Amino acid sequence: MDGASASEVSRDMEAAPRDGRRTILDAAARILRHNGYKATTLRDIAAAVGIKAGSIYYHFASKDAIVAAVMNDGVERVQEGVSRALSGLPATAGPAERLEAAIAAHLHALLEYSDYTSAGLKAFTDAPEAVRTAARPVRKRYEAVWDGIVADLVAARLVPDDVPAETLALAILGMMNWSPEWYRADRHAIDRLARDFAAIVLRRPAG
Amino acid sequence: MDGASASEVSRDMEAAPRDGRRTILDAAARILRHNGYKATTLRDIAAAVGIKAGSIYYHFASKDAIVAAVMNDGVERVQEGVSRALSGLPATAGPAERLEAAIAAHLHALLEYSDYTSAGLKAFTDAPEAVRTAARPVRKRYEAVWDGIVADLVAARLVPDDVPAETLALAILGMMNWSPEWYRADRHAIDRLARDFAAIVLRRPAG
DNA sequence: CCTACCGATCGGTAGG
DNA sequence: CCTACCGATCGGTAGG
Repeated sequence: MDGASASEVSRDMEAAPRDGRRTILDAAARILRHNGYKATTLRDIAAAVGIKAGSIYYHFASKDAIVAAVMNDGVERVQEGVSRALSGLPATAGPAERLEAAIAAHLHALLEYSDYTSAGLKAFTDAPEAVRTAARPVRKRYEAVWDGIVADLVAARLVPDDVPAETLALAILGMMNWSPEWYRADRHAIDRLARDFAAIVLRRPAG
Repeated sequence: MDGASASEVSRDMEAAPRDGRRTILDAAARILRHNGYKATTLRDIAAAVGIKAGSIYYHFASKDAIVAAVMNDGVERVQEGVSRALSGLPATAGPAERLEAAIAAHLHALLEYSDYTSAGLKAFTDAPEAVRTAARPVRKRYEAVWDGIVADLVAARLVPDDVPAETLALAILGMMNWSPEWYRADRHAIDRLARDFAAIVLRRPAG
């Protein structure tokens, strides 16, 4: 009732008064991306942030809570990137252009922008079932974006009509999500890869 | 000089005089496939085989030696499966049929036959650099098989000619190697998937 | 192939 | 957010 305490004030005046949670998640994403679920320790994360391991629990309830948060943020970042790319397209853009733009956005998020995105991919398989379960709804929502893109392609007859739409979507996601295994920034241009992946899938309309 | 010892004889007469190394590798492959590198412990492997953890070192020098052996066996099994499928094709088979047969063989090895193959994929990313380095030559040799398949497709103009052969090969490997993430034996038919993946990549000749 | 064990490390907690 | 610590577990080794 007598105003802010000294510690609250000094916290406000720190050079980088960033959210402690976000700082921890940033470090966790970076380490998870490179080491995977099991090899990422709370001590690694704490050291990267400049605090002690036990202090992590001041911000998060468990390691798995951190991993789940990173994974969900990761998927949401790709999804935002893809949505932004799609809505930035001119109204005249057809399904083929939308496909290429979506692939480019996904690859940029996965290979460049976001530790969160690649951490999510890498840690997902190792993570305990509880973490995977927590992450599944967000993933499903993102996959629905691709189902929509592919459905438009099918309707416009821009893809082989004897391949089920579901298989098509999974094939596209496979090409993209496998790319961290071989992508080298000094040897590949992401926009070129996006164009190539789109070209592999697309057919010119038979009209 | 005085003949086989009792223990040698009794070993010969055991019900399953299998190579101890192979038994351990089989168990390791199965556990690695499900748990990945870090979460697979020597104690798990030993328990699955019915021996004690320390006894593993009677057969292998280290955990990493086991993992490296599983990974290399895995790649070699896919490669053998693909080679067998290709050489089983009639001489009249063209590059398109060879592609579909190779995809089918790869998917069968990855999704059905071999714990080794999927263990190799799953453990490769987590494994320490030393293990990855040891596994790389075998992988390169297998990728060369795909480079050959794709080169034949390019020469026969059965694939989009504005996509580099290297990208095409990586896209195909991506579709296939991502499939363990979504494949469900009760919902997908492997040969159908192989046909669909081939159809995505193939163009009818413009002749 | 076993017993017995080491040193290191981990996620997490108590009590400030 | 820290110190100090726990119980569990891990890869690996000594010496049979």
